Amino acid sequence: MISSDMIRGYVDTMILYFLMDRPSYAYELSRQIRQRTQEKYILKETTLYSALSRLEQAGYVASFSDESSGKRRTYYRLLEAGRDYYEEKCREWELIKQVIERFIR
Amino acid sequence: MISSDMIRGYVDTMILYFLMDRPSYAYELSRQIRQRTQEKYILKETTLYSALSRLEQAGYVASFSDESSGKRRTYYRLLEAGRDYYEEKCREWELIKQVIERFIR
DNA sequence: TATAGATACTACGACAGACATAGTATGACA
DNA sequence: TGTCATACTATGTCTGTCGTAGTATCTATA
Repeated sequence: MISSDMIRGYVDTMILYFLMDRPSYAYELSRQIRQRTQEKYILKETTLYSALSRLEQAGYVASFSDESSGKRRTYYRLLEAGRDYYEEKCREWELIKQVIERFIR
Repeated sequence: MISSDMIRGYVDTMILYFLMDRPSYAYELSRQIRQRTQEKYILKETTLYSALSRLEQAGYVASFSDESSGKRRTYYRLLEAGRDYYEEKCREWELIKQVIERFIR
C-alpha cells in the first residue's frame, strides 16, 4: 500500500484521467482507481468527494444529476480548462520524475 | 518551479540521499538540494529544519554540534535505521512511479 | 571600523489536502 | 425482512509545508 503523502497532488490527475474519456461519478471513479492501481492505492471516499468539489470550484469539471440508472448520481464531466489542467499535470509529472530520480540510488 | 504538494513525501528522501555520503547540516543541505534540482525545487528553510527534527525524532538521524569551522553548526548523521528507511523509500518510489504512470497519457 | 551580506538557526502560526468517523438514504437480492 | 452494495454528506483531526519574523555570528569591503 502506498502512503497518501506520496500520492498527494496526483489525486486530481487520477480523476481527470478517467474523465478524459467520459463523465463519471465518485463511486465509479473510486472503483476505477482501485482497479487501475491493482489495489495498491485506494482513494478514501471523503478524499475523492472533496477533490471533485475542488475541481468543480476551480472550473475544471462540471457536475450534473442523472437518475436514469434508477439511483440518483452526481456525474462530473471534464471542461476545456480541465483538459488543459490535466495536460499540464502530465508535463509536470515528467519534470518531477526527473527531479526525484536524482535522489534515488 | 515545482509545487510543494507534488514533492511532499520526498523531502526526507532528498535529505537522506546526501546524508548517505557524510554528515551535513541544514544550510548545506538546502544548498545541495537547490543545486541538484537546478533550482527547480527550492526547499524552504523551515520545512528543512522541521524535517530534520522529525527524522531525528524517528531515530533515523542523530545530531551533533561542531564549531571547528568557526561557526556553530548542528550536523546530522545517518543512523542504521535511517539507511534502511532511505532504501525503503527508494523501493517505494519505484512502485509509486509505476502507479502514477498509469494515469498519465 | 562600521556595515552589508551570507550563514545558521529558532519560534509561532496558518493553511491545504487527505483522512477518520459517522451518518442518511436508496436499490438489489435472497 | 434484512443484508449488502451503492451513493453521498457532515464534521472534525492530523500532518507536512510554508509565511513571517526574529536572533546571532562570521566575512568581506569600503
